[in-house]
Amino acid sequence: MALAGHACTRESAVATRIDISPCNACPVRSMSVCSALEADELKRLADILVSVKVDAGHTLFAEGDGADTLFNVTAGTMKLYKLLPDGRRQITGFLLPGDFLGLSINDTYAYSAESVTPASLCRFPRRRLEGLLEDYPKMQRRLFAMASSELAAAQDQMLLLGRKNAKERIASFLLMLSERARRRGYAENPVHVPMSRSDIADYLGLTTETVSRTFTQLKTSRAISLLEGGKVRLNDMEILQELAEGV
Amino acid sequence: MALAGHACTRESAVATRIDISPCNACPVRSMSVCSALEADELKRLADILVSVKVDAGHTLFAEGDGADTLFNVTAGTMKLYKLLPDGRRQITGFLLPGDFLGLSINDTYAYSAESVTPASLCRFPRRRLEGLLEDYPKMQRRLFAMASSELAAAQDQMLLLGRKNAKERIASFLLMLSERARRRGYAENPVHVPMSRSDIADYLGLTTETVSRTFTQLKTSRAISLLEGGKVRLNDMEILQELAEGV
DNA sequence: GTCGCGCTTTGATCTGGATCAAGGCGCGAT
DNA sequence: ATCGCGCCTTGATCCAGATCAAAGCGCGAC
Repeated sequence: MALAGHACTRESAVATRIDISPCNACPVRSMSVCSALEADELKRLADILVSVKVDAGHTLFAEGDGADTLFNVTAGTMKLYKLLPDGRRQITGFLLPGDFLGLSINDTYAYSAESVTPASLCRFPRRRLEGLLEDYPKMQRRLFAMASSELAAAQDQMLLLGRKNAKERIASFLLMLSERARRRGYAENPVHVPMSRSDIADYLGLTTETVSRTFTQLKTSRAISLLEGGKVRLNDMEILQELAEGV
Repeated sequence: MALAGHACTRESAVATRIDISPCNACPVRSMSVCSALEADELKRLADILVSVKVDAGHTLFAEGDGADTLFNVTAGTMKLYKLLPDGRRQITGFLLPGDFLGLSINDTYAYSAESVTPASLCRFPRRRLEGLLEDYPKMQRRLFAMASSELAAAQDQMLLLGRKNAKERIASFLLMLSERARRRGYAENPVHVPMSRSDIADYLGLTTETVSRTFTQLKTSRAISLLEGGKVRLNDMEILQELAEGV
């Protein structure tokens, strides 16, 4: 299952070795794995990393692939997902610049990773990164902290998937995107929503039709405005917040 | 919200300071945070830990409480859950001996923790544990590994909550319990299912009625047998596995 | 330009699981 | 023994969201 039909565009990725300067210039260093490092440590990190650029819709790796690489998103949006044999899909997360992906318990990836928009990533060979982690406990702690906050997000998502209705899910989703944009210093309103209705549906456990109808409902009730270019203006944060919290 | 009506039985917990010998005798040491430690390191750990015993239905802490403690389950079953203001509940996990709880990103717990059965736990003051983690990177790595595998489990659960139907959820749940029992060296068939229908429902995003009906269906189709004492015999692993994987 | 294709929206209908309702059953308290 | 209370099961009905169907509407290829 895991490999079938997914690796098709893998080779199209542009991969170039880079020196330390891009690391220093990296716009997301402060929110990445490397945020914990000093200049000399950064140099050693730059030694092992490779920068990767991918088009929209590129499969970076598939569930079941050998997990020999860890990535850090530096630009664009990625999605992680799991599939059932009959094609049902659950997107387990959207990744923005600063987020990492590629952790695994055994030595295969537990999910597939695909770009939503054109994206750039830093690519760390797992082996060599592990050596680095041994030497730089700060970085180890940083990675641990990032995993912990992912775990907290996963628990929020379980609450959403298990107990919230469609309107509450959409409201939660929009507020989550807005909050994440804010914390990265991007425009938080209108929110940039680069993913398709179908991706949103598979993230929220709904169908595209229900996502579309719910957006329309929220628009009709003036809580949001749908702008062109995949932007959504949040007009009434209070109402959205109440919806999201399920009051 | 977070504190209301939850702390009622907190003080009934029996808490006694113990020396290192219980640590050496600890039946779950090999699968706990402390599995990475040598004898002398273990001694220092024993110095800061406190053993806690609780009755069934005891609230260990509530969402929003100050997160100054980390726990390791040594006996019994715990549940973690999140609530919506109107009372809807999502159980985000059941913990068995060896599992830990109490991680937090900011300094408050992101979920409530309650015992399902009478339970015992090791209690680590966060501050002092952090010091230990600095000195023993092995333990840090161990904790990281445990968090990673929790993250993987959370992603499986998102797939379940977002995309599986009732029968598939119940089958997945039973197999998960069986597998976890196996990995701990307990009886894996029949499986011990100590939690109520209502707990199962809130874990699987269903209602008690649907859980009950689905158990009955599986029983009628001979895939399982419901035994007394909260035991379930898995008669046809093949069918259950196919159901769980959504073939 | 305009053709074609994929994405989105909207409408009509269906259905799995929720909700509402009523016993049954086990067990601890009296 | 039996009362009462919390589960659990089963039945009847309902409904939010899925499914089926059919237009719009960009937008890139030619």
